[in-house]
Amino acid sequence: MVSAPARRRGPSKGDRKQEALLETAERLLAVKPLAEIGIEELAKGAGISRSSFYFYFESRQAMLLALLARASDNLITQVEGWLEPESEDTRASLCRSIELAVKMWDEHGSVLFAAQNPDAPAEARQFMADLTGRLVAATEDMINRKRATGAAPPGPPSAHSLATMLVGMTEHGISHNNGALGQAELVDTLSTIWHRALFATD
Amino acid sequence: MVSAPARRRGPSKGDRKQEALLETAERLLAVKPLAEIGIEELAKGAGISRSSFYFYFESRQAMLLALLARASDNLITQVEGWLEPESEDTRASLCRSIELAVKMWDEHGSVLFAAQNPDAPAEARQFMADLTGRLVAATEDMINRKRATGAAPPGPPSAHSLATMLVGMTEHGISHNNGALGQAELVDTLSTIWHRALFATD
DNA sequence: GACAAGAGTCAACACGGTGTCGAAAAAAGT
DNA sequence: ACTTTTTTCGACACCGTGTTGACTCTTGTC
Repeated sequence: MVSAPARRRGPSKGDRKQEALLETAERLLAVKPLAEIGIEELAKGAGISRSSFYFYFESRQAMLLALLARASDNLITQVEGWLEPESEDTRASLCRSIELAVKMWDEHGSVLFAAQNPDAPAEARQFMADLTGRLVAATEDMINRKRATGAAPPGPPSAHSLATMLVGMTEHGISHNNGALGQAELVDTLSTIWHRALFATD
Repeated sequence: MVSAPARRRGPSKGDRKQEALLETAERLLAVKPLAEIGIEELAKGAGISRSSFYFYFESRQAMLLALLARASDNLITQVEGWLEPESEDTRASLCRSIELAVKMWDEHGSVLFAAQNPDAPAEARQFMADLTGRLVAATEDMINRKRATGAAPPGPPSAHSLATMLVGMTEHGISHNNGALGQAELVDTLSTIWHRALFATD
């Protein structure tokens, strides 16, 4: 009776069903690749019929894009913090950044993994390329600053190629480490390699 | 007419058709992922009907396994040369090994790339895991030898985690470098990172 | 050079998953 | 209450896969 009428800003039924589909998808992606997930399965997980799925998404691929869009804000915010505060001790700063990358993967790994699958739609792969590109660009800037102050030796290798390989190693190391290495060892190994690659003179 | 009769070891017609299928597959894999290659397409490429394909292979996945088996000998031979001759100058030796990896990729890249796709059959992924495992093991041994002689500083990071990350970086760097970096720069960057990661003291 | 045996071929079929359509039910405004 | 818009779903068309069984072509043998 006291039901607050006020703003009817409740998400409509459709919004909730769409969200249920996305959550089901994310749950299933943690277990098997996108190509092995049937529309039926998705629909059942959200309590609707198979053909109703198409009311919400054009295809399985389109749903992946929606999943990426949903994660995007969070992801981009975190990427902005990547390597920024360089005032502090260098080694600890590297650890923090790599831990941030691990965290990003913990939160969105299954979606990101699906998006980098070779037969994901081009837009999804572009999204991943952009994300990686931001990381590389930030790393490149950091290297150039360190080199300018003499803290890091000059190239070759160029800041760009160094950044590309280190970011690639980090993404690969994190996403393909299936419990083989403990998280602490993983972070430690990666940050050691980063540190040596950036600051060691041969 | 001097056609040496001797051994009638000519590959039977079927053998030739099977080979034609494998070659068609390899050619197509260079262009698009396995999942996007239809049986029809493969069959047409070998000049047979779609249903004849199944005389040769149980499925597209089974054909991928045959493709791997075909590359396997060559691949394993090359892996055995990986990091072996450690007598010479360290830096040049690293370059040689990485160039070898680039060469392996040039020769078999499209098949290896398909085999590491998440929805490739488990056996294909196992093959890739084995191959990577061999590379990691060889690297690990090399690190341990260098550490034993004092040429490289002791861990942490452990030889194993270091080897895992470096090999991973190399595979990733090579397989995802789509002409972005020239081959010389790629090899140079990778070998610099290897060298610093292995021999630099922090 | 005829003839079996087996190697290779393919049209026709069954099946399973995708995506579309239009009619009907449910929800939301007025 | 009744109109509009949102949501649902059964029925259908379509496409690619994999199977079957009858056929033809090779290949070796006497």
